[in-house]
Amino acid sequence: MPAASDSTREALLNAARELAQTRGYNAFSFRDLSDLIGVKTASIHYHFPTKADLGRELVIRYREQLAELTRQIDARTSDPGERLDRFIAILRTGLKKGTRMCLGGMFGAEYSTLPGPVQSEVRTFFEGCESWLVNVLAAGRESGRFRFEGNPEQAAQALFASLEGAMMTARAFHDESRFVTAADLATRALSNHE
Amino acid sequence: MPAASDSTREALLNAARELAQTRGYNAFSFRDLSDLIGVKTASIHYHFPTKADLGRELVIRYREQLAELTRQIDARTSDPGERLDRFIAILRTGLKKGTRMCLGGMFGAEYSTLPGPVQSEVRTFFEGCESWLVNVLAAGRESGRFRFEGNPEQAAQALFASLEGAMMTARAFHDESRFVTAADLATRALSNHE
DNA sequence: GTTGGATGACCTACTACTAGGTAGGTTTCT
DNA sequence: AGAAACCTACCTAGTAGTAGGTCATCCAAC
Repeated sequence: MPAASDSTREALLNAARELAQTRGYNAFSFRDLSDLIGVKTASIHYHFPTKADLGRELVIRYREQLAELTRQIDARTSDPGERLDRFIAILRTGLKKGTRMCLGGMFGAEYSTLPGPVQSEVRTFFEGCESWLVNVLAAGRESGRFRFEGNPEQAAQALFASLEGAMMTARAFHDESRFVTAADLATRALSNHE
Repeated sequence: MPAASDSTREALLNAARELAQTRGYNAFSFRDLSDLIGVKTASIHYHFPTKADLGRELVIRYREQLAELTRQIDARTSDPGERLDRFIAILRTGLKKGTRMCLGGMFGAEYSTLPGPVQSEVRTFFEGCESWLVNVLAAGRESGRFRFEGNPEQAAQALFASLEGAMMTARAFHDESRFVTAADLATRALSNHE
């Protein structure tokens, strides 16, 4: 019921997510959250016993939000090309005009310094994205929309890595168009031209 | 004369580079270096007044080493396809079997928290890699070896982002083959099939 | 009167960085 | 040649500040 508490928890998660996407896990502190939300650092430990707990929930939420969005894509269209386009549009939105990175890409870079439970959620995030892309790519190849060599698993891994890399460079150069054109070229590279 | 000092400085740079490629700039400390090299943290400041100075030199060195290697590629072969293959092989070697990331990718993710002077070196690193790739791709399209839409600059940016992303995921999954197959697919996507 | 939520005060460990000193070698001056 | 001056490379011992985390306490709502 505690609408106040629930909203505090929610506010903490939202602020932490932004900090994590801009600065990374290692470069934001409970004090940062305290300043941002206006709650003492000791109180943060009430909602999240440890920073690892917070980090873990951050990734889980991020993953589930993206899963929900892909479900909406699946419901809206069955065309593989359009599905991929919409997926890319979602990632682009997350960049916030080149001011943020994907949480997965950020935590992927910080991977070796993350607490174990956070690491495994990060891997699950990647695997989830890739498995959705596997279906899209496999269906697209079947329908003649896509063309690529190797199995769909490898193509999905390569595609997702490309998109993550493009989000990273877009943020570093503060230039969203770097992501847009890279995603565009990746999509065309998969397309069947004949 | 300063054979001892020069080797200490060298040892610090090598250790710092490994730490930076595995843990990142924000996640290694002068104490880590102290423990690794066996010199007190205060003495590290003798060689590098601030951590930013160390970080800056790290990126400059990394960039110059890669520039030297691309020069060797250019001297050895003029075939665009082979040049790209060799470039990819250099990046693969740097992964150390999936235990390290590219320094550029790591610092790219940490970008917003890096000291200004380090940031600008990181950008220069990216621009250097991309401009070398621009030449390779442009020559390859000219010769009929490569085929891609848009200008070579965009293609080079997208390709390099793909490779960086693939290095990131390869490290997270401790699986070098993720990079190898992704690089392979990226190369094939650029190839002219007819 | 118990419980959910927040607090102040505190702790330990660590961060980059600095002040001042020193052993040993080289350079310079006489 | 010998003394004075200087330099390199490192040290001990410290600075102020920050990290995540603990604990007893408080207060309002049911």
